[in-house]
Amino acid sequence: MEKEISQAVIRRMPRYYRYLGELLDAGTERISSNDLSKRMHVTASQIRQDLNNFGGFGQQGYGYNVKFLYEEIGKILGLNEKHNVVVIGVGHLGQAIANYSNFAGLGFEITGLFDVDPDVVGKEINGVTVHHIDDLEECLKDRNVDIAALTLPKSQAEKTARKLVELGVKGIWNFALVDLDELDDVTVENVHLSDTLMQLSYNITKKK
Amino acid sequence: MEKEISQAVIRRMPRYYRYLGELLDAGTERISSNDLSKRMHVTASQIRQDLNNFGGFGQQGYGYNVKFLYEEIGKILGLNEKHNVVVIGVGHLGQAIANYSNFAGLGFEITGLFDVDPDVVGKEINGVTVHHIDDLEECLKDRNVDIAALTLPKSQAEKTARKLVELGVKGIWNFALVDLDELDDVTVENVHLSDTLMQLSYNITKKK
DNA sequence: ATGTGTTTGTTAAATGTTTGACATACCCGA
DNA sequence: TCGGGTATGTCAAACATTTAACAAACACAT
Repeated sequence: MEKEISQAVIRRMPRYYRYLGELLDAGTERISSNDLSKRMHVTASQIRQDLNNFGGFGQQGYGYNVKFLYEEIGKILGLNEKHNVVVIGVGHLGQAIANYSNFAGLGFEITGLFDVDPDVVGKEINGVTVHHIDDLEECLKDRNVDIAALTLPKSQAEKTARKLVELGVKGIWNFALVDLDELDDVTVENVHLSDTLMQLSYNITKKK
Repeated sequence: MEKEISQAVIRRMPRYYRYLGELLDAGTERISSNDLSKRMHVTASQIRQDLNNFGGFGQQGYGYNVKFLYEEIGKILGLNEKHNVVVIGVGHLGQAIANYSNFAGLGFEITGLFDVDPDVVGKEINGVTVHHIDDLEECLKDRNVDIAALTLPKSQAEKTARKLVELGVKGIWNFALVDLDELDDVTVENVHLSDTLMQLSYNITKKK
């Protein structure tokens, strides 16, 4: 078995991907770890070390080919394959996610919206109809949905997450204020917005 | 000068705060680092180490008083003071933030909404009227706004952020897809949702 | 009041991450 | 084709974080 790559590295990959995308758009053909380090405000050493976890993408005396590296990082992040995403809980945040067009460009397609609120069920958001959560099983059948965004009250998060796992969902993008790390057979990415706001609050307060 | 506390520790504090809040609601009076570690799935050693960065909140042979510890962590995170927050960019995500009632309970009050879109300006969201961004200076005057949530296209993020800093904003909660780390005189907390989605994608893909 | 058991605060070891250094490989101009 | 310059990949050192271990302090039952 290959050696595990640390999450510290993985957290940085999307950022590399973003900067390389911008370089690509600007028509830049090659970039050295040194130049990239200046743009990104990280050390060149870290960039080389990070990339080398996945293979030798560069060339001595030349640097990295922007297009090639961009695509390779895309593959590493699984962006070469399309991901079908369902959003569970169509409140304001759920709607924001359903409407966020950037995701489509990264290969994430919103293929289903679910809620319990009769005022919301039946509505169409960004071209996708909101279904009742009781229809989850039927709607997901043979649809190859691998990611679910959970934007619902915490009281219902775990129960719903379990059901999603049963239905074959591989990843949960969890916005509910509970930690779902103890679930088996699924990868959870917790996004606790209020936590980041509190971090900001701490860092402001500290400076005073 | 006191020794700097690492961001690794700070990132965990909101989670402690959340668990303690739940214990408090459940009427629990005291908790040991050992019991808490089992609930939170972290080591007891880490809990004690983390808390001791800020002072000795516990007592040997007893553990920690839940209410006291909850309040102390609140103070550490700056939640004892009220924070006025403005949201710049009232798209779907901006509206989601404006409507998210949890923040109020933590001492964050949305006191202003701003956008450039004439279809949005003048609308009222969750009791707050949307103003045109040109009125920013006038609206912020003497209002003691210390946090701005930036939910606007990346092209305008940096320019707007600079203006906000000029107007006295101390913290930027940045949802725009640019890194604003190079700004002076302000604390930035970048929240790149698509980055977390890509991390999730990586972790799913890896397991296959 | 005393002694046993509990649990902290703290030190030191273990582990993980980041940075610096440099040999090696390759580009590119002449 | 050759040689100086450039930039990678990698190794080891420096630094940071996490875990384990334990003495000191206190609670609580008797």
